[in-house]
Amino acid sequence: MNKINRKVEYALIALKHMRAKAPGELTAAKEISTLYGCPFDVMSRVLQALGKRGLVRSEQGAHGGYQISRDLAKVSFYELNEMLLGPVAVAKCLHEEAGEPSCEMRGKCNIVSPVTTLNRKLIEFYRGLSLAELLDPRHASVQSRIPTNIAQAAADAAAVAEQR
Amino acid sequence: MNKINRKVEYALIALKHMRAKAPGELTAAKEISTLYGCPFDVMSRVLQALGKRGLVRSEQGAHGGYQISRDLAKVSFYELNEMLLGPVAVAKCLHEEAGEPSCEMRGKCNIVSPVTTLNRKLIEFYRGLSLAELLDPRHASVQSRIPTNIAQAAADAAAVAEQR
DNA sequence: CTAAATACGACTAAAAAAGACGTATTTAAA
DNA sequence: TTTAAATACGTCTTTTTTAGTCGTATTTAG
Ligand code: SF4
Ligand code: SF4
Repeated sequence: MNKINRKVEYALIALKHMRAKAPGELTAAKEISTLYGCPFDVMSRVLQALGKRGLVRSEQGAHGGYQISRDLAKVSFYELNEMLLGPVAVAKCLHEEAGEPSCEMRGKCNIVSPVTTLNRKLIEFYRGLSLAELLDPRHASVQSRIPTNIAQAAADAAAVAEQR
Repeated sequence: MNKINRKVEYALIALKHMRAKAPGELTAAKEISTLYGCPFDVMSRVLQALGKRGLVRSEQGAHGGYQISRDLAKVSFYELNEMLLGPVAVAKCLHEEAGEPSCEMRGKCNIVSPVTTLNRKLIEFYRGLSLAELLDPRHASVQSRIPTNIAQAAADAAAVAEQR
C-alpha cells in the first residue's frame, strides 16, 4: 500500500491542468472538478490551501480562478506535501506538536533512531523530486532509469538464487 | 504526515530486538510485547506474517519463539513493507486487484503517468534501503550524509533568495 | 497432563481521510 | 444596482482504513 493522500493527487491534477495553459490564464476550480470528475469542494479547498502557501495565485469574483505562480521545476514534491499535510513525519514521535497524542511507547522504544533515519531519507528523496519532473512526461522517460532497473533485476535474481 | 504503518514499526522493533541476540536464540512474542509495551496480539500477528514470508523462523510449543532467518543486509525496506502490506501502490489505480474498488476517475485522470513515475521511484528508494542499514546505528552515521545535507541547504537558500 | 508458546479466524473500536453543507465575500457584466 | 459566478472558510457527516481484541486450536518441553 503506502498510498499518497488524495489532496496531493488533486493538487497534481490541478497543477498538471493549469500547466498546459497560457501564462496568465486563469482556471476556475469548477472547470477542473467537472473535467476530471472530482468533488468541487475538495478541489476548491486544495487550491485555496495552495493559494495560501503561494504556489498558486487566486483571483476572486466572476471570471476569477487560479494560476500557477511559481516555477514548478523549483518546487519539490516535499514542499507540496508539506503545504497540504504539514511536515513529513513517518512516526508520531517525530514532530510532536502541542496537543497531539504522543506515542505511549516512547522511552521504551528501541527504534527511534531507525525511524528518524528513515524520516530523514524520505524527506531527502521527496526534496530531490521536483513537480516539473513529476508532471512532465519528457522528464519521466529520461533520467537513465533503465540501467538502474536492470541492476535491480540482477540483484533480485541473485538474492532469489541465494535463498535456495 | 506520511506515517508508516504501525505493523512495520512493530516489525522493526522485533527485528532490532532479535538482532541483538546470539544466533539460534529464540525470542517469544510476549517477551517483546511486554518489554516495549505494545499489544501482544498485534506483535504476534506481525511475527507470524514475517514467519510465513521467511524473514523469521518460528518454533512452536513451550520454549518456542522466533529468530531472524535471513541476512538483514540483504532484505530491503521494500520487502518488509510488501510482506506486511502487499505491493507498494501510491494510488489505487495501480495494482488493481480483483474486487478492489477501482478509482472512479480513471479514464479522465491526467496524472496516471506522474503517479506511476512516483510509484516506481518510491519503490526504487525503498529497495535501496536495507534493514541492516536502517537498524544498525553504525550505518546511520556513515553514508556521507552531511555533504548531501549541505548541498540541500545551499539549494534551499538559493531558492528562497530567488523568490524575493 | 499441563503450561507456555505459536497459529489463525472473526470481530470491535478508534482514528484518519474524504466528502458534503452552509454561508460570506468579491467582482465582472447585464 | 442587481445578478451571477467565482473564491474563501468553518463545521459537520460519512466512509474507509487502521489498530486492537477475543476466542479457540495446535504444538511441544517438562
Ligand atoms: S513506536 Fe517508537 S518510533 Fe514509533 S512512534 Fe512510538 S516511539 Fe516513535
Ligand atoms: S486519481 Fe488518477 S492517479 Fe489517482 S487513483 Fe484515480 S486514476 Fe489513479
